[in-house]
Amino acid sequence: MRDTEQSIIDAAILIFNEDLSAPLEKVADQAQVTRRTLHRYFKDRKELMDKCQKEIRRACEIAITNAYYASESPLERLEGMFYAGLDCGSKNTFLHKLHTLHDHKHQAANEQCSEYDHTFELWKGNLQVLLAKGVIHQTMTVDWIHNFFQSVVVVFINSQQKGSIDRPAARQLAWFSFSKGIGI
Amino acid sequence: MRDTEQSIIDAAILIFNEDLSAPLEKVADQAQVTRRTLHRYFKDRKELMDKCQKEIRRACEIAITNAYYASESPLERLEGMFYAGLDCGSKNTFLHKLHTLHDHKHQAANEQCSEYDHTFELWKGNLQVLLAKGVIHQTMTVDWIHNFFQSVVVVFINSQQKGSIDRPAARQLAWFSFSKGIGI
DNA sequence: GTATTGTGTCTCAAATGTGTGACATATTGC
DNA sequence: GCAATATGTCACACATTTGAGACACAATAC
Repeated sequence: MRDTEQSIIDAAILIFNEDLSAPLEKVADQAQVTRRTLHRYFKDRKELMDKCQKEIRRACEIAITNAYYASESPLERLEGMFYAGLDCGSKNTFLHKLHTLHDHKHQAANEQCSEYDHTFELWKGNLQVLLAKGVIHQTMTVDWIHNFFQSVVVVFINSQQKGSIDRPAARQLAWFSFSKGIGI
Repeated sequence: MRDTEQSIIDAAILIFNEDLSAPLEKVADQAQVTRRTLHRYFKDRKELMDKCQKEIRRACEIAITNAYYASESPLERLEGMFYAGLDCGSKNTFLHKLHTLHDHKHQAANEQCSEYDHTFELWKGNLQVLLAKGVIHQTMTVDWIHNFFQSVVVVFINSQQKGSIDRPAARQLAWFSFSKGIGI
């Protein structure tokens, strides 16, 4: 009986990712609970949002960290972390989206922002290593690559939602597009 | 005095692209206009939305068509049309987003959908030619490439919003990531 | 079984968003 | 300057969303 909270968070991530101001009823529907129940777990919209961000960061950070330590070669690391990011799916892209809104002022002072930065520290660090080594095309910047990565995740998610390509094939395609797209 | 309507549409595209259910007040603010004025030009939210879609399709279709007829070589066409898409910016990605929402059922019967399909007919047709010729990597599908294209546009827009890379450089980067990413 | 806990239903008040009328003010074309 | 037009301000009714209380019912633990 007790993963209601989690299922609401998952639903919220799915819904908010597409429609930031969607009514909470939509989230409740997606989670197959009443709005009343949703409010029992989350005081208000803001609290739900915050819990979503926490959950996202938790999941992404674990996935990325595991992938990082699974290998010592920067290039293998890149691939592993890339797949980890894919597997985080909309969690990944939603977090990124929140921090790229046109009126969002990204600042290290803000706790949410600094935690966001921390989540992708290993990933960006590894990118820098590869850039320095010349493995990645020299015109690339870490920011560009990071945005590009997030975008490829979106493409992957879309392909899975439509169901036109099966998961392993889509993963391969995604890695192809990403790795070639940054000049590897 | 008379591009208020246009500026409201532009603002709406920007805002709705990030937040589909954003209150109209946000749109008005972005357009530097009162909500009252917004309502003088647009009966209600739906009418504004429809006008946005019309404007988007108009702009994208002109850009894509011009680019198509600017060359006879499929590969040159691809590059020209790619840049045209970049220049349409968020117009492009917003339209695409509306037709990839998880609860959106894409159907040719729907007028909006068929107009959407029409907008990218030349673009997708040209992709097919390149696929058939073997210029594009054979594991790619037209759908994947199209989604991938839209994603790269998002990356481009983000880079411009942050202002970290100047426009020509970003265009070049975008083309690099896109063309290599589909195996050219 | 009974007690406990989680959820649904119904209800309601407050807050927020929407659309419009009336009128004042600003801007434009002549 | 004057007339016409566009926009802003204020006020309002109405709709939707939000958050919570009261209580019933179902599931679970013991």
